[in-house]
Amino acid sequence: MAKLQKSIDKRAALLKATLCLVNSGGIQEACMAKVAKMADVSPATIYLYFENKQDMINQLYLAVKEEFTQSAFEQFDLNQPVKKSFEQIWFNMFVYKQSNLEEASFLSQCDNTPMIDEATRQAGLKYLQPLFDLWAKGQREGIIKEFSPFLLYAFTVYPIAFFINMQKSELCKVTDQTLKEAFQAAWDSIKV
Amino acid sequence: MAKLQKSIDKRAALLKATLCLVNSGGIQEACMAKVAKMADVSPATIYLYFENKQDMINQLYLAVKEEFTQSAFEQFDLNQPVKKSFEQIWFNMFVYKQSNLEEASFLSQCDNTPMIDEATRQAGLKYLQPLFDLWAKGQREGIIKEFSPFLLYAFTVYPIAFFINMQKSELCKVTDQTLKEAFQAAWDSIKV
Amino acid sequence: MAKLQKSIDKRAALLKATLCLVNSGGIQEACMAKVAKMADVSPATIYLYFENKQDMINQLYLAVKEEFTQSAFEQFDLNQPVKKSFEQIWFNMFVYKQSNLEEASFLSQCDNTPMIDEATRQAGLKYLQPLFDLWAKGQREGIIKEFSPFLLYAFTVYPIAFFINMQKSELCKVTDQTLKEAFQAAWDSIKV
Amino acid sequence: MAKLQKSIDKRAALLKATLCLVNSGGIQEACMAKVAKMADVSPATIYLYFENKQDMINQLYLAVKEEFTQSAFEQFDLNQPVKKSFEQIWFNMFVYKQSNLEEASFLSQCDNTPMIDEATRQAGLKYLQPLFDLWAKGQREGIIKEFSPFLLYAFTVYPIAFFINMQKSELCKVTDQTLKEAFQAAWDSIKV
DNA sequence: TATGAATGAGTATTCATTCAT
DNA sequence: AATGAATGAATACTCATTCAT
Repeated sequence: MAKLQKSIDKRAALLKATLCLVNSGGIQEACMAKVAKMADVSPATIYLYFENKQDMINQLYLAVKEEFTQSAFEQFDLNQPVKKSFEQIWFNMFVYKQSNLEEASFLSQCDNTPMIDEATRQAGLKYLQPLFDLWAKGQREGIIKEFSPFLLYAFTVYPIAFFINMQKSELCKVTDQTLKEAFQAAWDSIKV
Repeated sequence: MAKLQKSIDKRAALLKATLCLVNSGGIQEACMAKVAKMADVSPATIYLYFENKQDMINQLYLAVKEEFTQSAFEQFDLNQPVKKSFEQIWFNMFVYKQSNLEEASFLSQCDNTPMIDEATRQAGLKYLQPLFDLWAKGQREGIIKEFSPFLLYAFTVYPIAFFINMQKSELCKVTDQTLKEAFQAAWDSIKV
Repeated sequence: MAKLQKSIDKRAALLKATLCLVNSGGIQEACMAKVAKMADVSPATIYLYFENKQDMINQLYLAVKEEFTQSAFEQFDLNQPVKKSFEQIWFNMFVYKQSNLEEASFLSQCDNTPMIDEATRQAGLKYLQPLFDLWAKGQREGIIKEFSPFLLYAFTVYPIAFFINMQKSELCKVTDQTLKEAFQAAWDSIKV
Repeated sequence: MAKLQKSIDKRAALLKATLCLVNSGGIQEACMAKVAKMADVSPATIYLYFENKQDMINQLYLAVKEEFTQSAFEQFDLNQPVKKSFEQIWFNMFVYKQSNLEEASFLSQCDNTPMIDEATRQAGLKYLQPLFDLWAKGQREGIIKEFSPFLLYAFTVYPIAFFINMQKSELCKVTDQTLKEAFQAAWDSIKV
């Protein structure tokens, strides 16, 4: 049991280290030696947990994506009104990214980079199914525009990443006010 | 004269090669040897045109950003109604990205990656000034929501990149219909 | 134990290879690839033992300097008469250089070249302390001229290098006779 | 005439630049591009004046050696007493090196480095003939020890370089007093 | 005579991965 | 399971030299 836990910890430490390094300098900054050192492990050990670097990145992507969506769909209840549900998810997403800047930044890189296998990318999309289902429900109720879910995603969730990046450059601070405004823009763009 | 032209051509060929390689495999795929070979030039020649790799990437970024915004603001006339102007710019942007997938993909990587110097990134922002001015005018006229221009950008322009990326994965085809829908979403998100 | 020994051997082989190459064609002949090949090791392996080329050269310098001075001060006994002691040290130095032409030639390069860090050079000087102490004693006894130890060094030890170099060009052979003469010149220059 | 002068000037500028660069960072610092830039000339132009880099270094060596010895034998009169003559030459040499630190440092590098062709090195030796003749005269007169001229050189002239180098490290200042002392050491080492 | 542009071969250094222990 | 040492191939960059003008 203790042994298993130690294994899990090491894997987690490796993923965390990779996240941190990719974040600070892109994928080329995350060389195996640095990842190993940061995780307090020998470089050779990495290969006990992952097939190779690409595999490690892929697994990291899925892990973060899963954590992100789990957080997004926390307390999600399909019986609530669509707007209410959407609002909750949207804010959950925002709060997650705001509180987990590293993870947010990493996801943003992955989504705009040939860093991740196409297959893995597709797998990541699946986590969003509940949101797509919600939109479908909203469309049936005539509340949400009859657009492709990708389009809806592009105008509601994707913009969140832009903010998070903006804050890094200190060009733009997110306050309660801007947060409300952002949600309003998101909702206006897809509501009927 | 012929010499100067040859120089300009070589520089352009190098930038094009870099664009292509970064696009296909991220910054690490664009190694100097490959860039040189693709531009049909010796690796040493690169350093006649650029200080180093980072400088080459930065210059490429600025060049593409400039071409993109020039295309976006073509025939831009501040005397037209705000919505009309915005529509024109938005469609110009979309068409540019749709017709220049390589450039679009590259810009998307740059905007979400520590690939570009912060200073260069800021310089790139300046090209958007006319759009920011237009929004300011729209706000004075009570047509556009009183949000930060970055927020407006996040919900109107930034989502375009998502589409372009989507198409690559063939999950989503852009038709005239979806294009209209996308613009509607963009406009709805920021109009009062 | 075997592992440690192997490590020590490799480091020694690298230093020896560097010595040999620097000697034959200056620092630029000692490129990492050649050093590696001569030490029968991969270029990457060098960096397990040394931080970089400069560090390798510095460490080589200190190692050789230490070996040289250890050989010089072998059986050194401060209780013997000053001249006797000096004679012993001087001959030890000569014999060392004569029997270790590679090392001698290398030290001579280092002492007249911006090849070595200033800090390392200073560190190398410390090894000569016993000789400086001996001279101080001789000065207190009124046997040695009251000159700066650097001056004494310049006229007694430094000239040895000139011979060694001369022999390489075959302009000058060192016999027992010339050896005696050389020591006489050295002693005459500093004795009261 | 003006053209010839311009040519001479360029050659001199190239030699001066090489001297300066070799001096500051060894032969590898003196790359053709830097030499050219420092001499305000195109890299290609260097090859109009010198066959290649080695040839340029060789010619520089001979030029400096010639200037040095010309300065050393200035006002040299074989009819003066041997000691007087030697003193004059020795001080001339010292003053030259003290006043031309760049040249001194360069010669010191050349004399202890495989930087210079063996043939060129031998050619450089010829410039010292008057000094060797003086010593021969002194030996005939029973004033100078019957040693090989190389040995005499090693203990009188060669040590000068050590001082000049010492001063650079600021470990040792040369005053009128030390200068006198140094000459005394030199003379004592070779006088009968 | 003089050059700026061009380059092939080379330089120090790094990296993902493997292997003996 | 875990590792430190080892490495071949690659990486960004440099350099002495050439050539068309």
